[in-house]
Amino acid sequence: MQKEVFLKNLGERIREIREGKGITQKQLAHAIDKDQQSIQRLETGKINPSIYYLHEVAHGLEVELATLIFNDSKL
Amino acid sequence: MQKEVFLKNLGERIREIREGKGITQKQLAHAIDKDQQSIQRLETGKINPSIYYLHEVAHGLEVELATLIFNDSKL
DNA sequence: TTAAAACACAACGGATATGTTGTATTTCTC
DNA sequence: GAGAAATACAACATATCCGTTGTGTTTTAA
Repeated sequence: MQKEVFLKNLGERIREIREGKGITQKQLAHAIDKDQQSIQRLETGKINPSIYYLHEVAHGLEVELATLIFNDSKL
Repeated sequence: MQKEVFLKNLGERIREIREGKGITQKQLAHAIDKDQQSIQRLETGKINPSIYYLHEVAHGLEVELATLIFNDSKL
């Protein structure tokens, strides 16, 4: 399933960015008024998040939204 | 209200790209196995689309996904 | 090794995205 | 202006997101 792979890759990328910032799922969640479980589902690719949700996550990570989206091949 | 502005800008950007390609909402929709009304809701900012939906739209427009959200990420 | 912290999993409920059908309005072409 | 094409609007059904609670599992730190 192309979709599952896409979402898993997206989640892994977000996790890498978060870990690069040295913050926990809980810290990221609270920074954008969400909770740990919500971030966990995102990072494990269990959901197909809305663009605005990702916009909020990008804000919490202090990166551009496009940064979350770029393919690894482009970095 | 920030959300509504974000989604409206995203929709307008997608519409500009589609019109730049010289195709109709119906043509774009059919190219990605959706229908015209779905694209219409997207372009008018009436919905908060999922990232995978936008991925499909990007494919239909033959552009990178990041292209669709690049401007909005700079708001 | 034990306790705490971090992360994962499941389920439930309200909200909403999306596919779909039908139709109205606007825009284009003649 | 008439007819066609393109776009917009509404409503319904189904699926799923997301917030939330509860709890299980893994990792870290002492």
